Amino acid sequence: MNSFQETQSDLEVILEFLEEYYRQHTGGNVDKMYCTAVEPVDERSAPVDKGYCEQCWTCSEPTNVKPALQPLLAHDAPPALNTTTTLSECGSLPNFVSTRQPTKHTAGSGGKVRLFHFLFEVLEDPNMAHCVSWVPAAAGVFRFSSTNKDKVAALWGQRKGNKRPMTYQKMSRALRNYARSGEIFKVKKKLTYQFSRETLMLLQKCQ
DNA sequence: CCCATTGGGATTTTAT
DNA sequence: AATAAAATCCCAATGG
Repeated sequence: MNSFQETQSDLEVILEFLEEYYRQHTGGNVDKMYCTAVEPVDERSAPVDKGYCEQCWTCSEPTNVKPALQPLLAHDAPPALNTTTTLSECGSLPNFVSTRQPTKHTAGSGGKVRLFHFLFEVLEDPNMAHCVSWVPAAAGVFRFSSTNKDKVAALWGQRKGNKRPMTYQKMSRALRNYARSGEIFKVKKKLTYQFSRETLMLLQKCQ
């Protein structure tokens, strides 16, 4: 019933192995290996439903259709926390505006923010490290804190202006939805997920 | 068995 | 007003 899932499991196992290996032997930054290793994972979504989501990004350039194939991920430091710029800003960047009109704000703060934008924001915030944080030596992989995961969720619900409080369970459902469109994948490890390369690059571009 | 996590169908909200 | 996409709600399944 799960032919591709098994494939993914295998990949995950390999990934975990590599993670351990490099952690022990180098303890350094070897993320590029990961990117290569992880690449085949998007087999599940790459064949068909790729490409339509490209321009849905608020901050992506319209003409820039296929920047991929870049051997190195434009990202070498997973625990990047030196950012001072707010992600929500990218919605109103002057140069990136294309067919889309990001100038629409529902509320005074932020306005239209997607869940993974928000997550990235939180991940970049050192003060939130006790809730979610990047897992070292793995590109785009992040893990929720078992005890504080609901705080992130609550914050998300608050940001959206939800009436009822958001919970981790519900938020994680949204995260699972992202797997369908290939924005974020679940990693076979407790409370950990991974941004796809494309998503990561896009997010970093607008931070 | 209990509890925390994960999966997914159904429904609602939001944006175009 | 209609449609599609994104997010939310809820409950079942899984695993430690």
